[in-house]
Amino acid sequence: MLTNVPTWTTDRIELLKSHFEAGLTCREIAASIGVSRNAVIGKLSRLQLTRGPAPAEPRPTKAARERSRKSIPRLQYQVLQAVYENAQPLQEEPIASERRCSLYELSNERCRWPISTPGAEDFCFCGNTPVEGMPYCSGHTRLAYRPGSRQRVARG
DNA sequence: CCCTGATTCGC
DNA sequence: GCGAATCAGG
Repeated sequence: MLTNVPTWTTDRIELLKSHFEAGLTCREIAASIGVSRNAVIGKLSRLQLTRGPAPAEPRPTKAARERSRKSIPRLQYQVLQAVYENAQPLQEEPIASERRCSLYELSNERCRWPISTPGAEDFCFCGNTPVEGMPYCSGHTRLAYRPGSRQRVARG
């Protein structure tokens, strides 16, 4: 295959446009033209053909993202410090959920303890590794079965 | 995990 | 200009 044949011949661009306007997904368009999905998306992008307007705030560049990765915690830290300053030693219980996950990602290997409020934008699950035979990680297993912590929800 | 569209950046 | 890699969102 030496050809200088460009990927995007005029007729392919025709197909691209018509399929796009027909509402086909990029994967479907890609399949029918015989190129990768990314190729289709890339071309559409270059043609300024997108379905929705791009996100209001464009993503910072990869470089910028990595650069600015450091400074946010200060505010959060101050807020948290204020919150905890007057707090009682409730329990020794900040259960760390380092692998919070979405509903889609729940499995037998992820703690199913819900975090935040169902339906809320930040709703997710703990995601920690559960204890053997339990739906929850060790911390949330203890919490789940502690009398009074959740008005005996877990009773028979 | 599956998927989608969108963007970046080396080629 | 191209599109794989990556990101963001469901």
